[in-house]
Amino acid sequence: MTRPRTGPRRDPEAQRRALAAAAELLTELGFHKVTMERIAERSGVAKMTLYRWWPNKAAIITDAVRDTLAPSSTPDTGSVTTDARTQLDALIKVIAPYGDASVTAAAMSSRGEEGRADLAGILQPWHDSLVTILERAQARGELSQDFPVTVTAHAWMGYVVYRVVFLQQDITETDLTALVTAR
Amino acid sequence: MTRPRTGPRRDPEAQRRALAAAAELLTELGFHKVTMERIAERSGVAKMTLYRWWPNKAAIITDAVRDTLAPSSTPDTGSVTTDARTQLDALIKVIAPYGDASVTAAAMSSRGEEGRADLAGILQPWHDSLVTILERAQARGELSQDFPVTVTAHAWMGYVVYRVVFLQQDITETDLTALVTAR
DNA sequence: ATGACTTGACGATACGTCTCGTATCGTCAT
DNA sequence: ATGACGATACGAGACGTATCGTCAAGTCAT
Repeated sequence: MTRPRTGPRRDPEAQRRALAAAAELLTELGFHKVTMERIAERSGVAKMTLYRWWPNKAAIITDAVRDTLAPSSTPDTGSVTTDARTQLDALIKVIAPYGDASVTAAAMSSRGEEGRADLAGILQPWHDSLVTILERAQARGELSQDFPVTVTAHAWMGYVVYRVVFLQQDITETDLTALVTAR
Repeated sequence: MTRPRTGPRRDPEAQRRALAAAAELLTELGFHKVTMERIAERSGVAKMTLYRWWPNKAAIITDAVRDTLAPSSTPDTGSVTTDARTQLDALIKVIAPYGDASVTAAAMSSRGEEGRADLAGILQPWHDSLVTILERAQARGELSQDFPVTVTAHAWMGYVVYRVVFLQQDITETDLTALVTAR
């Protein structure tokens, strides 16, 4: 009955190609013009196979952008304004090409649908990174103990997301400096 | 050849019913489950007639929420923290039921798509209102002349939009107070 | 004034298209 | 022999278009 395990295994190379194709198409076309058929065509992976690995379109898109959207590290120069500006600058550069995808992924989450948690999850590391920067500044006395760390981190995240993703505006260095200086 | 103008006029009552139905369905179902057919059914206006008045779904949704989402006035108590908190509180209450619709509308506006719902346009009056509050404070000397008005207004807007629409979180009074106080 | 006429907005309905997601089947490497 | 893969057909839902008959609102002739 239970023969050990024979037959072919799933092909990780196909998965890699599918994710690469999804990420490419995403920056080229934007979320809503990326279709499962186009991903299949570009990657050479059959559409059916895509659905064998990911339950729906939101899932494969999320997987495709997760790596690219993760912060690489948290700067620690000893100056909160420098660190914050550096990190926010990195965030802007990273999400700008995917702004459309991010907001659309969020959109797919409407009313208890799954997918929203994905966006929050993807941006969470950036929020955490900003919190770390602020808490280090608190620890070394650069900020007071009752400084509103979480609110400030949310405001910074919100500023970037609002302008880049919602308003689709560029953010100048001057703006960014004013943002992290105005405390 | 050119007879002045005869025949029936467009029915503003039908338009009113269509917009009301769209707004209702939006809060009940969220953007992506509102269909033109459902709006037609609920309002008693034929789908074809909807397309005679609005070019696409985004347009009718935008029209439907524009009024509800507009700020009624700009508070002016003489205290920038009070005014800002009041106004941001009003913004939160207004967009919370439409959070889903807003983010979806934003999604539709990306990549020069035609089905573009003008989210930026709808939120602009709120931004302007915050700018007014800050400039009044500057005028009466409560804020310095080089205070970054626009950046602050964007950060406040971003904070609300990010938490309410993206993360779908509630915002406490404490958070709001910390936001407008931390300057 | 009155009654026939013309215009065009509306409702109903059938389509065409696109895309998601499912079902089925033969092939072929392990 | 197993089962992952590619190819293909298919069903469902939604957007947006096309077409047609109806009917009310004005217009014009008498």
